[in-house]
Amino acid sequence: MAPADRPDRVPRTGNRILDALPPADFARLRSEMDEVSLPVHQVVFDAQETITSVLFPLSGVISLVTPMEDGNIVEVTTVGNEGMVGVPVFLGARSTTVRAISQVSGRALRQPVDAFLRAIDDHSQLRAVVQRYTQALFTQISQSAGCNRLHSNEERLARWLLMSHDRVGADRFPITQEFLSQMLGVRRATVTVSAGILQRAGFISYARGQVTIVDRKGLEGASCECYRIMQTELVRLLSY
Amino acid sequence: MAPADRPDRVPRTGNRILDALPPADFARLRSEMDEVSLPVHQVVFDAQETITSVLFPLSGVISLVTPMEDGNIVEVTTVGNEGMVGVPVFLGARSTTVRAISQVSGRALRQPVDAFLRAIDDHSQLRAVVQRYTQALFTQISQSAGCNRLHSNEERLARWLLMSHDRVGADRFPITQEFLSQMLGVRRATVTVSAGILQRAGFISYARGQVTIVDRKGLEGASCECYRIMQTELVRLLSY
DNA sequence: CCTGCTCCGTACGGTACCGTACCGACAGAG
DNA sequence: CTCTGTCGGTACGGTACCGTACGGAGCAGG
Repeated sequence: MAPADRPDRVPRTGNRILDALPPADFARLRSEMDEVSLPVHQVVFDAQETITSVLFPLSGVISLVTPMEDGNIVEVTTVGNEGMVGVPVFLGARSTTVRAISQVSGRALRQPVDAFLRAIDDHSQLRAVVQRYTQALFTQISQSAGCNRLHSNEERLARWLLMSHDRVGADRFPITQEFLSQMLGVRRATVTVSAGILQRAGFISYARGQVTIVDRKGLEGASCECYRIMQTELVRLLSY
Repeated sequence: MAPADRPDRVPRTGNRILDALPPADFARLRSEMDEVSLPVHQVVFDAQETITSVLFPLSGVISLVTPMEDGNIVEVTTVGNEGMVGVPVFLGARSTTVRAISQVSGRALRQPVDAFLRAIDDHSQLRAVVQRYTQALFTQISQSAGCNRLHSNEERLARWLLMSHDRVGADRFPITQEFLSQMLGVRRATVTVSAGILQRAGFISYARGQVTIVDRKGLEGASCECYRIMQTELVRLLSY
C-alpha cells in the first residue's frame, strides 16, 4: 500500500489535515478511502446536489464558486492539499449552495460521507483539525467577500495566482485566462489586460494556458493585503 | 426569573437557537448568561481581538464586516435573533479577521466563552443547532462574496433592507445612508441614488435615518436572487 | 501544408460606479 | 428661536470596468 519501512510509521500523504493525525488514527481512516484523480474542470459537487463523499486533496487546486442564476460564477475560496472539500458535511448538511470545481488537475483521497462522520465522532484529533480548517475557510470567504467589492482586478488576479502557487507547489501550472475570468468574476479581456501588466512588470509569464510565477515577491507586492491575511490566518490555525 | 406558569416550561427567549433547546438544557444555560443591551454602532468584537463571550441576539441587527487596511469595510453577513455572534469560538478559535458591529440596536443574551464551550460539550442538541447555523452562515458569506462582485448597488441595497427587515421584525427601523454605504462598500452618494430609486418606486420610504419598508414584495423584486437563496437556506437548515 | 480550434491581444462605445464637494432640510440643544 | 450638527440630495469630472467583437498566433489532426 505505502512505502512505510516501519509498521507504526505512516508515510505523509501530502494532505495537511490527514498528516496531522496520529499514525494509528490515519491508518484506520485510510482503509475507508480511495485515491482518485481529478481532471481539470471536473465538478466535484454542484450546488444543491447531495454530497456523497468528502475529498482530501493531495495535489492540484479545487475552487469553491458561487453560481448565479444568469450562469455567472465567482470563486469564493480555493482548496488545495492544506484542506478538504466537503466541510458542509462536517456542519451537518448534505448539500450546499456552492459548486466545487477542479481548477488545476491533481489527486485526492476520497472518503464516503458516512465513514467521514464516524471518523469525526471517533477521532477527536481529526475533529479538532477539521474544526480549525473550517474557521480558516471562514476567514478566506469573508476576506474574499470584501476583496471582491473593494480591490482592483489586478490586485485580485495577483492574489489568485499566489494562492494557487502555494497549493500547486510548482512555479508553472496550467490555467487559461478564460477560466481565470470566471474565477475573478470579470471578462476575459479584463484578465488579459491585468495579466499583461503583471507580465510586463516581470512578475509572471504567460502563454497558451500556462502561467509561470517568475517573481513571487513582486507578485506579493502587486496583490492586495487579502492574500497575506488569508495566508497568515491559515498558518495560525493549522499549526498544530 | 421568567413568567413561566409551569416549572418545566421555559418561556421562549426570542432567539431561535436557544429556543430550539429542550427546556432543561436551556435553564442550565440561562444561568450562565446575562442579558445585555447593544447600542447602535457598538463594536461587539473587533478583528484580531480576543473573543471573551458569545452573544445570542434577542432583537436588533449585528453585522459582520471585513475591515481593510485603508479603513474601508464591507459587510459579509448579518446576524439577528436567528443566530449567534461568536461562531469562531465554536470552531476552536479565539479571534477572527472580521469585526462584529451592532447596526440596529437591540438586546442579547451573553455567555462567557468557557461556559459556551462547556455547554457545547454537554448538550448535543445545542451543538447540532450551532453546527447547522454555522453552515447557514457559510452560505450567506459565500453568496455575499458573489453578490458583491456581480450585482448592482440597487439590487444589493434591496437585499440588505430585506435581510434587516426579517431580523428587526418591524417595518420601520433606524439606519442612515452613511452606514448603509459602509455595509455595501460604496459611497454614501451612491446609496442616495439607489435608495431614491427604491423610494420613487414606492418600495420604501426614507427620512433622516429612518427607513420604512412600504412594499415588501416590490422590494423582493428589486433585490437579486441572493436574498432568496440565503433565506431559503437559513430556513432549511434551522427548521429543527 | 492546410484547416480548425484554442488562446490571447486589442479596440470601441457604453455605464456604473468613484472622489470630492456643496447645499438644503430637519432635529435637538440651549 | 437660533444655533449646530446630522442627514440626504445633487453635481461633475474621472475611471475601471462592461459587452461585443475582430484578428492573430500557436498547436493538433488530417
